[in-house]
Amino acid sequence: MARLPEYLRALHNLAETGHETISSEGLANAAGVNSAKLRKDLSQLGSYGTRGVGYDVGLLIEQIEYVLGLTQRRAVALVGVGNLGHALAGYDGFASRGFRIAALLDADPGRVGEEINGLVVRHIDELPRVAAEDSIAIGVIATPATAAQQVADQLVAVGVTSILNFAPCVLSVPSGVDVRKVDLAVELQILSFHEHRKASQTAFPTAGGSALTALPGGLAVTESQEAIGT
Amino acid sequence: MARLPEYLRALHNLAETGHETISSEGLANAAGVNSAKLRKDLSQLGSYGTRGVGYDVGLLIEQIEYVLGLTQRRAVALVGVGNLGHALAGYDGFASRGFRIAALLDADPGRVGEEINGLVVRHIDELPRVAAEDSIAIGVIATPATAAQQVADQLVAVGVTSILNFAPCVLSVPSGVDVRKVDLAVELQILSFHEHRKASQTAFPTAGGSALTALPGGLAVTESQEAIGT
DNA sequence: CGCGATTTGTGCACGTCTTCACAAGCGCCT
DNA sequence: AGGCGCTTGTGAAGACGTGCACAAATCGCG
Repeated sequence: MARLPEYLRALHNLAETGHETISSEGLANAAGVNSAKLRKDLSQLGSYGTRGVGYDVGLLIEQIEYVLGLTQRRAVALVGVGNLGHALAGYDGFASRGFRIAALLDADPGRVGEEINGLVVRHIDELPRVAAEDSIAIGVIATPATAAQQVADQLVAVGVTSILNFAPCVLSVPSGVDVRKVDLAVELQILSFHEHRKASQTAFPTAGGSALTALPGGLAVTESQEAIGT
Repeated sequence: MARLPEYLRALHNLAETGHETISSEGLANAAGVNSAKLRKDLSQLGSYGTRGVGYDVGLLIEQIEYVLGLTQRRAVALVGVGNLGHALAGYDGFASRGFRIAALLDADPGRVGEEINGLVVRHIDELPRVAAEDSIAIGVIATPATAAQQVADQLVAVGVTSILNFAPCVLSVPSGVDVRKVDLAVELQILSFHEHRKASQTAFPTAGGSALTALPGGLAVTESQEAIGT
């Protein structure tokens, strides 16, 4: 399930705050999901809690990390050291959650040689050598859209079977290769859509945008991920 | 629907390459989805194609942009100008797709005053003033997780009703406020999960292949856990 | 030792999303 | 004008995910 990483993060938080066990209700709250859903996920995962008590935080972390394949620290190759690539290379959230950026690659000779966070940018043509040094299974594409497909092909050619694509384009890869896409502008556009919907539903704003109306719904601690009716 | 931005991107690509019309099959291909799904999405959207011909690219772009609320250029406030925030501030994909970063904010006085991409970083306490200058409806949180909730509260307080959260934590917001979350590490963990699954499905790569043994029916992932006490 | 409080695991029903398959409509060619 | 091929729009069926509600299980306490 795609929610396991979220559970894992919440569990790490709980572990740091000294919790030994956690109920499904509590964990579901911390992860922002329904408790029944969480229990179903965890049961399907094969991991066992104790009725009347809850889940052992440490044990559950181990279980989830095993299922996610985080017991081994995976090496990641990051291609494209532009604006976004730079940030990703310096993002400490990767290292702290089981990933090691093993190589930075770029096609621009002007960027080759630059050092970021202790890693030197190498030319994309060195990808085969890089892949031979470290066993790279995951590639991150942070190039412009025009270069993304070519980079993906090169990654696949050296044995990469999972790709995280930040370029705004669809990649075609052989079956057996997983691609996940993150498009930052798309996320904003989805929010814009909701904005537009909200604005259309209410009466026309007579003048300006005075945000005085305090929404009589109240301040419930609800996570909003509402569906989209027509 | 959350797929409209993807269609829109594909349509822009098609428009640039000179296409006047496009069939659902072709557009579905370019967007990486099923053609029936695409047709259903577009029909629900109310937009009309022409049977026997396809969809008018230009018209469809207009329609989708209207539905997404991109006819007006929305102002975005970006909070947290660290590693990731820096990249987001410099990301041209926002401007090119209908968004305008109206303000950069940070709590660290050491960062206030810095100029990025023609914008000066201001202190988070100036948020009310910033919101008054531009009508800000969307906020982007690129702060550490510890500060995210507080920032979210501040954003909501000044009338922001849509938040894009890059911090690895769940935000609780009043109903009526939409939150989308992007966690880069989570994406990698999902890929890692697939990697692990792929590695478990095949036989252990002992040497030289001989991966004929396909583990008849047995999903080796689950440990047998019976016979505990009693 | 037994009872009550608590919490997990899960059967079931429901709504949503996806996909197939096909009728209806449109343009082009003869 | 008429037929033919192509494409959209949509009904229906199936897969999937979600949430409720409750039985089973466990712990603590008297």
